[in-house]
Amino acid sequence: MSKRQSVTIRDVAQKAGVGLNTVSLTLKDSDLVRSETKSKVKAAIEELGYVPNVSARNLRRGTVRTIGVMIPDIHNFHYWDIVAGVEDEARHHDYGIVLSNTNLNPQLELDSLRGLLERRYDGLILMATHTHSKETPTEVRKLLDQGSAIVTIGSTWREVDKIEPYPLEAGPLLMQHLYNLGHRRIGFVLGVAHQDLASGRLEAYCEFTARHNLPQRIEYCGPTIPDGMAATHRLLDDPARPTAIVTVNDYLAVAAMRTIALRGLCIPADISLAGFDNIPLSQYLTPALTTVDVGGPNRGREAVRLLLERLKDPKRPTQIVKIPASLHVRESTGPPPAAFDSRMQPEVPDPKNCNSF
Amino acid sequence: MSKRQSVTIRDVAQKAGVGLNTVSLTLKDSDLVRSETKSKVKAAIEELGYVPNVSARNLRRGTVRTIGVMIPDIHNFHYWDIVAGVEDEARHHDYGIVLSNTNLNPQLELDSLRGLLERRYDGLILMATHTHSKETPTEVRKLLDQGSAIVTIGSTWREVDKIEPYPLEAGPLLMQHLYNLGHRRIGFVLGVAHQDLASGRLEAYCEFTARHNLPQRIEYCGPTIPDGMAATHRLLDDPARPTAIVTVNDYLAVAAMRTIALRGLCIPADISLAGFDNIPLSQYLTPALTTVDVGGPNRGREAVRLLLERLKDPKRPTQIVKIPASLHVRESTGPPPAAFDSRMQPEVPDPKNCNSF
DNA sequence: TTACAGTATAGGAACGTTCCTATTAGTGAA
DNA sequence: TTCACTAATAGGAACGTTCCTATACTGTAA
Repeated sequence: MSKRQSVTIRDVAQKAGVGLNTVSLTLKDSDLVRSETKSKVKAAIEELGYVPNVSARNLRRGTVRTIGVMIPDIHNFHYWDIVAGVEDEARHHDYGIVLSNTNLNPQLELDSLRGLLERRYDGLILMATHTHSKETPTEVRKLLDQGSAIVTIGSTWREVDKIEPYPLEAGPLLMQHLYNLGHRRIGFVLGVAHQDLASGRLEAYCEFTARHNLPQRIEYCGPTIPDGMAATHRLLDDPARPTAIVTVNDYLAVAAMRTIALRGLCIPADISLAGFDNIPLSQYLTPALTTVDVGGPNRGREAVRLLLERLKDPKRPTQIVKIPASLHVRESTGPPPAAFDSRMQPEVPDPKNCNSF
Repeated sequence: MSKRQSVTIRDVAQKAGVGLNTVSLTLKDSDLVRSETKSKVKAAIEELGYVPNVSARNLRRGTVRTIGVMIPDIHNFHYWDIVAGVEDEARHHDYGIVLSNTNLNPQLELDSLRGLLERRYDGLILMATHTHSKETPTEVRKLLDQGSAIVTIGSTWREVDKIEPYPLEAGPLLMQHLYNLGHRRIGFVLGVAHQDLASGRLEAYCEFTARHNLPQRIEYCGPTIPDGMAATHRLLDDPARPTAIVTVNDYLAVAAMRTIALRGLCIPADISLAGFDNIPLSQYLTPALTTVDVGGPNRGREAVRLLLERLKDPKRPTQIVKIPASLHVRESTGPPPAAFDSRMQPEVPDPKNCNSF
């Protein structure tokens, strides 16, 4: 394909014997043009194989009909779930999406933000960043003040359009479920790239354990499966081994599940396991995972809606859209081992009874 | 953010007291400009907070430095693996990527192709389409003849740049592995949106079974987990139940694994299971999945390289890059049950012996 | 002094649209 | 016939770059 476009709107106009404007109006099916003229133009378009150049259009319009999506970790299934929602909703509004995987690298995040200034996309949906606090980071603040459209999913920033699970207490719901089953020693695997990232889920855990006077057992780790496995191993090594483990997301629950199996323990007979996100995979694991649904694709869809409204009216007050969260009890949680005694736990349980290899 | 850009290259030129060209040259760090002048310009850029407008640049340059990526199924982990590779390699060459999830919808695929003509992206990487045959579809053919840059991953089309696993016989390798373990009744779950889609893998199965005079047992199904589960159920219902199941990809192996567990069977004691792709998840499943690695992220990376070379030289002959495939034997495959007799198999095995719930 | 390279910079055309401002043709009323 | 008014279309400016060409400047040689 040559650098220069072979057939432009001028060629069409000439061929159809009309002005530029008439072609432009025909393209957007305006009723300022007589339908007779329109079909003449359309015939010319067809015959010449004319296709509008988006760069030119974008430049002139001052808008690119594209949404940037910043993903912190391309390996975590939950983010794809969100992206799927974004993609779907964006398409319905005739917007494209540009993906930006940052791996929580601050430089890549700044590059992403820059895309907004470069008019690479009209708005940006960002999921989580390396900077995490109640205060909106200055770079983002500056953009917002300039009128940029930014929607965040699961941030705690102030004065930003955002998507939030509702109730935030879906976390406590999960804790309550474990508590009702009889669990009193509940470990938490907090595997995120930045410690404050999952603060809501952590807070739910802390708040619940404090209120019910349960021991707190938090293992911090990175966001990868090996990280999660190491953290789980540490939890299982504890003399007062937890009877239930909660992971900060379903992705790491996979790590926990694998680790527990490698140790020859059974879920939920020996230990219960639960996560957050309800990624599509979780129901197909064996055992199927008990988890908290936070509305994956819906978060993406709502983020797009929020963004488009913001683009329409840059002056509107910031909005928070709450997505209902719900507990899905499946096979991975059950009552703690009846006669469990931390001082008497079998060091090497017989794998034959449980895992099949 | 207003429709008009607040500060343009003109403002910078004025502020720095230089011409437009000088600013433009400074931006690309050309050595045609005295370094003294450069720093003057850079100061002006800094002070005014100037950011170049990509649409204008794209229009003028006739190139958008963006690669379109067409994903057939956003839920299949393997494609994300590829996307991760594409994303990474593209970034290194300062290219962005635009994602297009088609769900194998023909209309959406055509839209994707159209993006090429609209100059939305300079080139397109496509993974699989609803049209699948040895012949390149006419729409694609037309684009290629016009000089469009298109790279395919895993297609069988002629005269297209493409990424291919090598040896194609990685499929036979897997079959050989099962055969060596003693399996003689090997079922195949072919869950793809279009029947011809995984023709290579299917052929490997057919060829091997024919050569060794083994019964062929293929279950066709759709590409989703429930589809895969249904297909697996059908295989397991067979009076002459296979002693090993191969799924067309690891994604559906998850479905098979779940189904086998639900039937109370053990992997690999009762039945062996293997897949293709070596998605990152597969090693963390329990049991860890035996699979054929086809170089996930590498396929993406190589596709980008191929695309960039094509863009540099539209006239070069079409290339095929072969990515080495390799068998990864893990826990999900083992010898068939020793005393297995299809007429005597237990209808309802005791789940206690195997799966933990 | 003039001519001549060679370098550094300036200025304007072009990219292909969209949008604004005419202009034309057609109609009806004065 | 003139004027006002509307409907339909034409034409050109503008969007913000990049790239090409022209010019100004410097130093050297005749």
